[in-house]
Amino acid sequence: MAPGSKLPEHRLATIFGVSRERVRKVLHRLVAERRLERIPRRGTFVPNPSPEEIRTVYRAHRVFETGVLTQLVKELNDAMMSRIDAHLGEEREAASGADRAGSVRLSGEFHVLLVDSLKSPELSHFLRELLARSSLMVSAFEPPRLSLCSVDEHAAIAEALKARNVERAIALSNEHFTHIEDRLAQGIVERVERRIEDALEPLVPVARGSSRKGRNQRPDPKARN
Amino acid sequence: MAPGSKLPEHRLATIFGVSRERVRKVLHRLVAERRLERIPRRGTFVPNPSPEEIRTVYRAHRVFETGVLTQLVKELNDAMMSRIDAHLGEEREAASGADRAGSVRLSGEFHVLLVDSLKSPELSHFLRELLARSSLMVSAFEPPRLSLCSVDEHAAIAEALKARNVERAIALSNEHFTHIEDRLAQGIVERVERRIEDALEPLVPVARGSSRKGRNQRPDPKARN
DNA sequence: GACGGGCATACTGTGCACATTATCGACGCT
DNA sequence: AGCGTCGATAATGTGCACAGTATGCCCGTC
Repeated sequence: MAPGSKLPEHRLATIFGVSRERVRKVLHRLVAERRLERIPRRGTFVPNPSPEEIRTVYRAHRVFETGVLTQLVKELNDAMMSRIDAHLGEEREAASGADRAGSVRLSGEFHVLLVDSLKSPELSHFLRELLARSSLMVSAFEPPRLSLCSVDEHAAIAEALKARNVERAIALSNEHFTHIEDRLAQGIVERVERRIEDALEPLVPVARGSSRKGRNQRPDPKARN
Repeated sequence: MAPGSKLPEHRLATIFGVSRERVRKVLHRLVAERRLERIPRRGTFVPNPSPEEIRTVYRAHRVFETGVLTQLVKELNDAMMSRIDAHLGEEREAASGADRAGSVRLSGEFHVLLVDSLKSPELSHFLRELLARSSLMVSAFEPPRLSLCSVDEHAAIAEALKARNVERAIALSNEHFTHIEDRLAQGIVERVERRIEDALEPLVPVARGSSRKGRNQRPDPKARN
């Protein structure tokens, strides 16, 4: 689903074979979780993350995991450590098997595993919402090249944790999220470049495109769903 | 509103003079924010926080603010510091004026001020949800005595921040939330004692009370708003 | 007297229909 | 020919009514 595309309630209802009210409720929930955007009297749209939003989301990731790691080194035990090691094994396996979807999923679940071990449903819930947003950004803007290469970074964080080195764990975690953020930023500029290229392809001036009202419009009306 | 009391949609609709659907939507939003609890086919209830939930909520506060403070010392500037000082002034004024409601509000907004200065809507939103839950717990279980006495603790955290002493700021913050948590725990035992007292008042054995299914029932059917 | 089953009641869940409003194409004017 | 305005259309917002279900009371039975 392309960012910016509209999600008409009635169309979704007919597609999924459920009533419009049901669709409506789900849409409202997703909006409450910040996974969709809603403009009154206009409809719901899949968000088109701005570079600024990407910055704030990954900033949230960094700040949040800083707190998690600080607390985690205080109460890390062998059981948690072995769970983390097992997870890293799964991640490596998925990465070596070129299982991109599973790799992305496991990559997020690494951080879920960390926060879950703190046994606070509130913290876990927040990370899951944050992860849902950042995952959407990744799927929208991540360059198609396979190299996620975050398993090693996860392993490094785990090593620092095992060594009870808080500062290093935090530093590695912050770098880790910054890496992802930078890749997304790069993906955005590449996408913009492709867009400009496509726009110049038919040698039509950008007049029609620039005459639009400007903000948050759907870039391609026929790309919905 | 007493914890555990039921909130019938139709009754709220007639009370507020709006349609039931409107009430329904608000109730669903509050449930999504974890400010109300909802049992399918049963209704929505104001949550009756268990000691365990209080523990996890304040644990979340501690972990979260640990991350916030760690990041904050890196980018604290004079403007933020003066805002914090101004806020502490307001807190002191409200505390000295015996403005309990304003004092509680300002006490929460201190932490909001800290996280807001990080300029991440995601972090700010999470803290507000967390604060809504903990505030509910405070209003439900805080002993009636006036001494909130958290202004000094806030000031101490601010001092540690100003001195760029991360460890001390984190330690003070953790102690601060632990203090509140402990007061709530104490409030709960006092409430339980009062309940037992009330139950013993009419010299009726606790048979009926103990025969209930156990968890999360409304303690007083006629106390619903 | 206590326990279990049946019935009345109230509440929630859901689909439906109407009102409201934004969008977009066309027409007429300048 | 460009621009503003108007009308048709489609989608959203909302109230309403019916269906399904849990609850509490009451009665019968052991």
